Amino acid sequence: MIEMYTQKIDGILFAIALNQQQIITASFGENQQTTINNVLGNVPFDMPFQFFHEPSAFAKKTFVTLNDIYGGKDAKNNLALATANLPAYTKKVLKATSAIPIGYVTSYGEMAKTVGGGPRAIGNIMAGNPFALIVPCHRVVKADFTLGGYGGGLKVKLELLGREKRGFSSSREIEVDGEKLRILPTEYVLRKIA
DNA sequence: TGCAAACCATAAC
DNA sequence: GTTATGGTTTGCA
Repeated sequence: MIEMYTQKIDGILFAIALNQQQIITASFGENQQTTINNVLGNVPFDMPFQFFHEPSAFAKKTFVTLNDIYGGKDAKNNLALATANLPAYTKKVLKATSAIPIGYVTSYGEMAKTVGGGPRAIGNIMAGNPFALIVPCHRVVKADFTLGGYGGGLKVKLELLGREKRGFSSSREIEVDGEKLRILPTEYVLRKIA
């Protein structure tokens, strides 16, 4: 049985689907319509599910983390994600995305260089990210530091990045699965937009 | 700047 | 199997 929960915090609605141990999908938005739809769309078609009003402990913890990330806090989350039935390449991309620390961004192209494949394939996977906020797909932008797209709307993507700036001034490299990924200060994006 | 072509894993037929 | 689809990138005028 899949458990679904919603919670409204500061005017924004978070929705999640959980099994006992893992997060199946998470979404957020300003209205029920899109938020709930997103969650439903990512729940396996043949699985029974039920909405719950009172959040379980796991659900509470998840909501707190979501709200922290949304608020630009460096929420160290070790939430268990249900990635098992996702395609291998998708898993790889989501994992690399999760490795981007707060205060930095990278581009679709850089990600492609790191995990293989092409920039557009990366974009496709970001667009379908089942774990909104938890996998920080908002930290992936275009090579010229314009925003690219965002499921939750470009305005939100920009707001998130605005809260995440940490004053870093130069690019650096991190390692994911033994491959190098080039990351750049969030400021580069903010400056470009301004 | 702006446009066209190359790019590449997925999902949908 | 094949085709269509992008949250892209690059090159060239």
